[in-house]
Amino acid sequence: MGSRRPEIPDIVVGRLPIYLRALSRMIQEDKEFTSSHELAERLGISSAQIRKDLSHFGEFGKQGTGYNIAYLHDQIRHILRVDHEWPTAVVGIGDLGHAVANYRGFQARGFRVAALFDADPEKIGEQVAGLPVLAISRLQDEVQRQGIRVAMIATPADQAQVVANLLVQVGVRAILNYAPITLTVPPGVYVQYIDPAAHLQHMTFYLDP
Amino acid sequence: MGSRRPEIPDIVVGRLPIYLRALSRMIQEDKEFTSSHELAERLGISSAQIRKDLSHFGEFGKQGTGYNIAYLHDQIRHILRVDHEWPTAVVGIGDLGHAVANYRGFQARGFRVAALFDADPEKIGEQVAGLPVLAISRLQDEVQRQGIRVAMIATPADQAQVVANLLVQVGVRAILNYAPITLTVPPGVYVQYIDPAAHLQHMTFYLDP
DNA sequence: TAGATTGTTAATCGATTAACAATC
DNA sequence: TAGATTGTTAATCGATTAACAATC
Repeated sequence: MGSRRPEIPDIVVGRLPIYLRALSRMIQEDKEFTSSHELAERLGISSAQIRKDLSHFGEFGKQGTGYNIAYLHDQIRHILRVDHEWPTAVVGIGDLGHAVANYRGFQARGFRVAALFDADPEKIGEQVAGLPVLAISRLQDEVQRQGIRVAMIATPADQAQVVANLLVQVGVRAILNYAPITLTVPPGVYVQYIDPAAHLQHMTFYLDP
Repeated sequence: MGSRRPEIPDIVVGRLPIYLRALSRMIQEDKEFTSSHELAERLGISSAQIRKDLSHFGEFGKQGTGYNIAYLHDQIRHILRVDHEWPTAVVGIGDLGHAVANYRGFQARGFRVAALFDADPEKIGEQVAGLPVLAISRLQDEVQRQGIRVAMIATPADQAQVVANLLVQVGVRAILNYAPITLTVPPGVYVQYIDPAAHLQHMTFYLDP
């Protein structure tokens, strides 16, 4: 992945949101300090890996006492660019798109659902999560008006690629794809996948039939 | 991960569902044969990796012609144990649980939502996706009655661990966790995570602020 | 046969871990 | 000070890739 900051392994970047999640939880628990060992135990990984990962970005701890949770939390939020809110578009407002638009988990973690689009004329104008569903023809206007650079695709699989092309064309650079298909995008555009059935299949491999 | 079939790297197992997904798509497209090169191009990985991954499980191709799509599809379905249907439980029937229960993507890939549970007395008896929401007190009965070994957790984060404990106790061995918290489970129990906000944060790292 | 593609080996590359000096 | 924990180095481990003989 990635051409910016090429010196940081992508796999390390992928763990930062997990660290952030654990730190948020510790803040909720009113804890003030933690250590790589405590984090490691909670996350089921090694303390050495946590220290090594963080060392790519700076020195955030103190020998003997560990990490100030609020401080490390702030630093990682900044590193991940989620110390300000990203307006995001959702394309495809079927059952899944509804759920994505209404999902409570985005707000506290740096994202706001800011525009909804669907190809079905029947759905245009419907209110979902407090927003009107717009026609795809409004995509360019609205994405540019709001400066949207992050989008989620919740269309059927056979429309996901054309939607992705459209999004890229109007300036979107990060796509979270809920459709069960691998997307092709130009360099400088990032794609991540949500595929619950794939995760389930990964686990059934280990179960007795 | 995993104690059964320890000789297969878990990262390889994790790619099989992706291969399966691509093969399903090719079947829909009425293609009959494919090659490691074609698959690689579609999936954005190397053809050597695909051949190496498959070689852990057997020989599925023919020199010169590649892979019979339907055959390879069947073989991987068998390897992943999704050549029969797994009844699954969903715990936590809020907005997210509703969406999970109604998700269309499970059926064709080896899973059937077979039981719904919630702790809120208000929700008990409500029909969701054609199933009644049951009280947590019914969990043991119902999971055992149906032989459920796969479950999805869609509760708030602070209840996910106790729900996981309960599920493990009644025989569940694979848990797909939608709550943004890392779960601790005994050996022989498998957990995968769905965290859309984490994926978005992974990508915003690469975007200009 | 000639061309294509597999399965596999060996080399390369990269990630994880263990260990420890530094230091709070 | 004594104990604890960091950040970092070097060693280990494992995954990916390149190359090719085998063969359809």
